[in-house]
Amino acid sequence: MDVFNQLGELALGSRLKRLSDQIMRDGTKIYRDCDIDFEPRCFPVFYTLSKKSPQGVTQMANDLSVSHAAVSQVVRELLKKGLLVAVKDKFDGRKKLLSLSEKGNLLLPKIQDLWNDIAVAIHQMIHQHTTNIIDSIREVERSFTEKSLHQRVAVITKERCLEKVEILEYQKEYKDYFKSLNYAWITEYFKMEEMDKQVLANPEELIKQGGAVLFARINNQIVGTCAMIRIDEHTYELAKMSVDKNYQRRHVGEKLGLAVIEKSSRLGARKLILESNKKLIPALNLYRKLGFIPICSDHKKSMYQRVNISMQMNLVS
Amino acid sequence: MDVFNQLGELALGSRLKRLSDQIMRDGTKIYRDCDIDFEPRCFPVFYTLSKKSPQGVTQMANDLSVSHAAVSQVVRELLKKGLLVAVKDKFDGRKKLLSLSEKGNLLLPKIQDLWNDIAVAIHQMIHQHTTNIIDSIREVERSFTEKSLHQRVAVITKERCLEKVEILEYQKEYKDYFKSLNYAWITEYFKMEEMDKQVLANPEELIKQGGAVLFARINNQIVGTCAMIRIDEHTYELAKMSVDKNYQRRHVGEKLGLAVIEKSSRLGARKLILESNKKLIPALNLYRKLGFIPICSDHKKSMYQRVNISMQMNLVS
DNA sequence: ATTATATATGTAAGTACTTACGTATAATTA
DNA sequence: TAATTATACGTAAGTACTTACATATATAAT
Repeated sequence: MDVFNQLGELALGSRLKRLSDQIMRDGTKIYRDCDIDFEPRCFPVFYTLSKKSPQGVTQMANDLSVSHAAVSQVVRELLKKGLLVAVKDKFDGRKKLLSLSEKGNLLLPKIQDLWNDIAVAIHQMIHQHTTNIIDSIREVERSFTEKSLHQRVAVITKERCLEKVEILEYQKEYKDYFKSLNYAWITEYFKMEEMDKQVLANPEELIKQGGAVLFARINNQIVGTCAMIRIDEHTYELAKMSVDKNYQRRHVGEKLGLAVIEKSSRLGARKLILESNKKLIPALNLYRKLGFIPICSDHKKSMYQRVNISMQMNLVS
Repeated sequence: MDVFNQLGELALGSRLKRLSDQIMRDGTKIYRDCDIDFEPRCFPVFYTLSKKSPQGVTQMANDLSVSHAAVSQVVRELLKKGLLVAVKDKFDGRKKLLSLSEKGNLLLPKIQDLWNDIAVAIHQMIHQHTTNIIDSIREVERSFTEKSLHQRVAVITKERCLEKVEILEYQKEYKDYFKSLNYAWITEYFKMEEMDKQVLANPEELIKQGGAVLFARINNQIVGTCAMIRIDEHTYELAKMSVDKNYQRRHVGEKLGLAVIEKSSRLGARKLILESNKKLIPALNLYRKLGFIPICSDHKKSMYQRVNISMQMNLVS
């Protein structure tokens, strides 16, 4: 079982490292298989020089976005192997101009064929997938260039310390949020059903029947909502809970859930029920955290097609 | 300028390493910012134990898909910091059962909040993108589990040594390949135009007018095609070149191009021209490699909307 | 012209993995 | 039961980066 698959986004760094380590190790084997005395880590420098030479250490380091020290070490290795030659720049005595040596140029066609094989292997693999990892990496790189992860986290930590999630009762101005927030997740994972349209269009109806519609507000912005439906005197249903994508994982759903628990107990509820779908892992985790436990139930009786799990919790107040 | 962006798939390993290194470095800063004495590399182990304990070294190493040595070293570090406690397994004296210490449990809520912030930051970033890097990584990981990169490359290298690209003249049985191969790239990058439909439906017409339609075959499979259109006695146009995605980067296009050059010179051509689009970088590189050079031309006169570059080469036979 | 600052490169030490090997314990086999 | 094999864990050495500092040369400032 792979912990990282549960962790999802949080383990991005460790996961990238694990994958790149693996590829690098395979690279070593690939060169050895072909009896080419070459290490994967030398690839960026050697390739760069095969395309354009001479070049200096710093120049390559910039192009490759690694430290000059890394390039310097690789260059030392390649010089030792005799694959490069170095001459001092006539016009700038600090610079060391590097190019492929005769031996390096001799190696080139053989190694290029192999690079091509590797590219083909990766190409074939990638194009079997529905998503393109190169594009993904490019996007992540660009995002990190715009604003580092460090800065991004700093902003969020600060926000977390400042922000208060406020839970608010239904008001006419919030009506559209109830619709749009729910519309988002329903259409993402399922499709809108007749019942959805009815409920989302008439939140007041739920309240009239003794239920409630709550909203979560952060920094004066509505970021989540949740309905509490009255089933009978002692039973309420939690439904239509949804949180804005950009505010997920910030315990907004938890606060909405707790508010429903609190409010329903106050109204005399002994039991809280809900219906959901097993696909919605984070939601189910939240329900479990709140105290709900799965129960057997005939899901054909549900008003919604997507329902394939029912949960309940007993309120002992 | 970033060399890796040109390199594309070949530099996957180096690129993943660069990105993961960057994230790890940011991780260090993030913990330091919050005055938490914790290193990113300890995260997988500490997290695993916070979810389920006690656990042994080997067990965690398997779950995390890293070597037991790596886990052992992290555990030593965490024991030194007093965040873990170790007890010998009663039933198996070889095992060392690890759990969070009191100090570790005390750190947990604070560090979990931070982990949450990190998850939020990455979540927000990822959901701005059109592609999801987590999904991409998962797919690549799965592919590599099925068959390592090393094995994949070995197969391709072997194929390369065995396979011969054969260039064949038009035959009726190949007609559909001419259509489908071209349809693939046109619809991927552009959209089908009236002229495309006409030409792809009637390859015989090109031949009748003194041109040719060639096909590339590898291991008895048609994997590429290319048309040679007669413009006048001394001028031919190279057009509708396309290669199956799974056979790209294997010099199939090059062989087709060389065949067109050879055939047209034999028919008395003095000039070969072509029209293309600047988006098609690999194609343009191929054309340049074959000897074509960009020329000025009025692209509004072209029969195709997508044309924004013209090239030609003089044949001196 | 002299001094201060910036840039190009090298090297040492640190980091976080790996592989390789050693030791202790458990499980299997003769 | 004794010997063999397998497993759990630790440690040393290797790898490929990094940061930090040192040195030499070029450019800018006084």
